[in-house]
Amino acid sequence: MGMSDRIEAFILELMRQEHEDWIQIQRNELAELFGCVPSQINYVISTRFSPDKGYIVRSRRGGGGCVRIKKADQDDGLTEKDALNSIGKLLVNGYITSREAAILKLAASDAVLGKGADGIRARFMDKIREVLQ
Amino acid sequence: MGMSDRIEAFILELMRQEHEDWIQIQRNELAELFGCVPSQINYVISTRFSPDKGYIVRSRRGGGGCVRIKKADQDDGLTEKDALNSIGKLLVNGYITSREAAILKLAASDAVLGKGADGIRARFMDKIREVLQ
DNA sequence: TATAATTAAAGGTCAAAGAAAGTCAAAGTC
DNA sequence: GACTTTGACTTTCTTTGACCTTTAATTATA
Repeated sequence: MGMSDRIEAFILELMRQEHEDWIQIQRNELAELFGCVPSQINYVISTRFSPDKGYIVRSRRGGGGCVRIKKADQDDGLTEKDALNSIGKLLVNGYITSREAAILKLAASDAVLGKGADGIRARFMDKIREVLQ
Repeated sequence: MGMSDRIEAFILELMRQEHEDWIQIQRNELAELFGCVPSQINYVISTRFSPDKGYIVRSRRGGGGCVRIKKADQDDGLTEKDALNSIGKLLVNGYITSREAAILKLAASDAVLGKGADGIRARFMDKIREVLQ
């Protein structure tokens, strides 16, 4: 388990413990804690907490600056269009076969899901993404 | 008993001992342990732990990289009936909502999958189960 | 006392170096 | 002839560091 994985785990643990929406860290402080260079924190954030993976990141520079991370609100839901788009990305990036993509598209369709589709879809795609790393 | 056989045996033994789903190795480390060239590990994996033989392999390159191997739950495919049964269990055990179950049932149906359904279904259910731990 | 200028304290970017794992074909064994 | 072993080369992911930008805090000035 490399440095980046440990930092990721640390942040995830923070999220589990914090009951606030946003968790907040200080880049330099965290780098110090893990004995790494500050930009490694950026690396972890961009590879593990990307919008792609369902996270929203905000930061502020200057004195008392910080980085805040939040799991994208799943209550917002996901439209059919957005879901199809996501599935398309999974396909072109080789995470799934075209057959699997077809299954997911169907499973994520309004036709199947009916009322409340957006919420279900968001949870569904979230889980699918987890599976595929 | 050649090198590859001994490496295979070693990995199988790991699987017997580990109670986790996935066993995890480091290619270079293992090669060192057996005094062989790293690519021999790939050879063993591709000949003895292929999807064909019912294994799923994931790996990551770069610092702290690793190879993870897991025995697929169903290697011979899954009939529609068995899939519905599995989904039913996930539902009564509270791993999924009834709505999610409906999606899965549909996604796993012969009607959707057509030819080769059993194999697809096995992979699909395997992944779903991974998601839900 | 406001306000402008300066300084210091964050965080951001990017590219190079390093660390795994993957590929493929040639050579070796049985 | 099929299966193994080996090694040179490739690809991917991680770590590091030098340099950049933004903003809060502080100090100087009108």
